[in-house]
Amino acid sequence: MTLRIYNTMSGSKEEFQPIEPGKVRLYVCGITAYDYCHIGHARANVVFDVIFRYLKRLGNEVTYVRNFTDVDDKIINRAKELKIDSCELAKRFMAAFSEDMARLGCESPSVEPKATENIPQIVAIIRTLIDKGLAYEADGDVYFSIEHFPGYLKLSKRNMDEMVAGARIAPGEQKRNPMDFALWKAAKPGEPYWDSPWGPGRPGWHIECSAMSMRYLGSSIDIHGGGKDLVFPHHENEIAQSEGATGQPFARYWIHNGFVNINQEKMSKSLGNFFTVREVLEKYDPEVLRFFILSAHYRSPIDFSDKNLEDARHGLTRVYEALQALEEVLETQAGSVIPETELTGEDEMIWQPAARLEEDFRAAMDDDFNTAQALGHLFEAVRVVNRVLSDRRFETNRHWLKRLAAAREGILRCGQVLGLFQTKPGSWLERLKDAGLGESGLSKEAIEALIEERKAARAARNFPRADAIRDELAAKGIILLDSPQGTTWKTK
RNA sequence: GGCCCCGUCGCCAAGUGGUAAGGCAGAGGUCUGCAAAACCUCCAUCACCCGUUCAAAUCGGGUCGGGGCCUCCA
Repeated sequence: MTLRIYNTMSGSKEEFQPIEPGKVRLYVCGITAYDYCHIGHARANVVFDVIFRYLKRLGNEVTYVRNFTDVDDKIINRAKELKIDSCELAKRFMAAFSEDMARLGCESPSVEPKATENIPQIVAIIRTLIDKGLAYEADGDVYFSIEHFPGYLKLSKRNMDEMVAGARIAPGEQKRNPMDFALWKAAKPGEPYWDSPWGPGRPGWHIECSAMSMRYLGSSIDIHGGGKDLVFPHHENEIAQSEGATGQPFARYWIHNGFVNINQEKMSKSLGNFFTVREVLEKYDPEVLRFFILSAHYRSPIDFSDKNLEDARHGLTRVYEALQALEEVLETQAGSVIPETELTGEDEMIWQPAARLEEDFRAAMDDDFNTAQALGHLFEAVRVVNRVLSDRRFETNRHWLKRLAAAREGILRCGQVLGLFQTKPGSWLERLKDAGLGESGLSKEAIEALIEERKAARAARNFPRADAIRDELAAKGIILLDSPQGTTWKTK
């Protein structure tokens, strides 16, 4: 089995072969730090977090670089509005981003470089480009000359004539060709600047990624990723700059994730219909959001809505409840003395989906990181586990306990790649309960008191009263669960 | 206008030539004083049309519908 990845450059799935076997160089475009990140950022970063984890699971040594853009027009403008230092502003939102990503269960990349800490590297590349005749200086600005780079538009597959016809030169720009783009921007009064051979200024929009990718990963890397919207012009320009400067292929595989829609419409800053990760996490458990993101293939659009998030919560709960039941049985049965016999052929058939889980999971992930299908396999395994758990056949044949323990391991191992199911089931379920409690307007104490009252009513066989209590709580979203050990509750 | 993507059960979502995974919701059953959970059973022929093929949701052509990029954006 080999990993196949959809490469935007070729427009098809290709077998993944890193430049150096066993090592993967991965670069993903990070955020511009001028605002809290939204669920589109959440999706992109969760998707690449899973890719990072899976590549490691496959035995690769992965260097994952994700940059921060900490100097840029948007940052400068926002800082001006807020009357604070642009550097401070960037720092604040970089910290917020890291917090959000941690809550979403994303691992830290190997390196998280900042544009402002790579100015010498940026200047060096620009200088090379000028020397090679691929860039020119004009009034303190430096522009990349696209007509001298033959491969331009090979990633986005656009038509140059059409593009040129539609392009405009903004006031104050000194471009020779409307499609040329800035590598270096001269500083206006009051703007942050760095000294350069062309005078004080700051890097253009795309050059930082070329510089940081080359600095940390070398001139050719394996995977370069980002959102679909970065294909043009950002990634196209990165290719032009990088390959123009080094003469080497910049990246072998280009991976782009799809958008998050709100009510079937693209979520975007300009439309103003975006939710920040923070807002969403006030209402939903971070793992629910993560599960929701992974329930679709990374290239498909996903539609964000309360209904979809609630469905995701129910699905995730199903897994955690199975995991908890599994844990309980495994603990209580650990010391019991029961016979152990081989499973029959029929038993093996029943057990199949669980036995094959890791193999199926891998096949799904190998197929362009198909997390939706991988989750399907996980649920198949969960059903088998529940089945074995409910008919209690493990009480007569110890062999089943071993199988259950193995299934638990398998589910957790797969979950680890997805960054799911890693919380202790009991505490996750408890957390969910606490969150649901907020909506009911009830306190734990009030619920416990009603449970006590109902217990007494039941003991007196006053079932009408007992049922009235059940109904009353149910109306507020609290569900009572009777068991031989007593009554517990959970939220709907 | 150019380039690109999508249309699969009530909702979400896999499947991209060999006869439709999974989740949520729903119906019936087992369990329960009643419930819940869980389990069992049931629940789609893949927008439409025309082709290619022994065989198509999957390939080609067309129609209708939806969306994206081309300007900052994950």
